Amino acid sequence: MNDDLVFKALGDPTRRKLLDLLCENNGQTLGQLCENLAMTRQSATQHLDLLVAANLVSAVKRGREKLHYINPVPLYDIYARWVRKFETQRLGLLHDLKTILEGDA
Amino acid sequence: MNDDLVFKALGDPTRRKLLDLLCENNGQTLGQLCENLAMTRQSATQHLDLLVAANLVSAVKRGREKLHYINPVPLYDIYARWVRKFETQRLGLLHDLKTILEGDA
DNA sequence: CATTTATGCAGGTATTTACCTGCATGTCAA
DNA sequence: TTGACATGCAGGTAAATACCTGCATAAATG
Repeated sequence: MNDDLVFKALGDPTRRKLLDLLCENNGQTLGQLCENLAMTRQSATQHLDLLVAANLVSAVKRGREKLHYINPVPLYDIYARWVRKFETQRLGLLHDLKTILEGDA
Repeated sequence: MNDDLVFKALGDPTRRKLLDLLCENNGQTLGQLCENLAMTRQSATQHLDLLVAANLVSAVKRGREKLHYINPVPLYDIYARWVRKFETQRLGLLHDLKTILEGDA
């Protein structure tokens, strides 16, 4: 997994919306996804390409259509390798913050 | 919390490195953080400003120094409101993927 | 007070990004 | 085969981004 591709992909509201749309209804075509976005099909394609590059979405051709499926694994990896790292120190970090903000340091 | 600010902040490797540095040693000054970055102090400041705007870091002035502290809460929120959403559907989504990639659909 | 040190602020530039238009390709169905 | 439909591909532009240099300010130190 490429951390940077995943974070970059998640760093845009349109792409997060695409993931939301696929979460509601997995396996949608490009056309279906575009109906819920205020942009051209070509722009949406570029966003989807980034999601595919980050391995957050897999695309499969079926006839003249292209179906899109979420891959939840990179999201879990982000959590496991990144969020949890801070999570384990959460109480300590929060204590630091509270202390310094109260001017006790 | 502003989802977009947090995701945007995390979408840059320099800013993730800043969080890592603070995770190793919380409460560092701007100067200390810069020693571990291959860029000018001014550039690092801009990155830190984004982290502060996203509420991922809190900065406190102490004399002529400025101390930086991690705030782990937005990261946890990202997990709670976003990663977990897909997590609950993970097995189903993975099944979709496997099925379609095997050409059974 | 003068000097050093830590940071703030005001710009300027090159790259990346997010969008677009226009045209080409491939598939289905009459 | 022909027309309609779904997508691919090749650019072009405006805005955002990530850097930088140069100078200003404020605090500690002699």
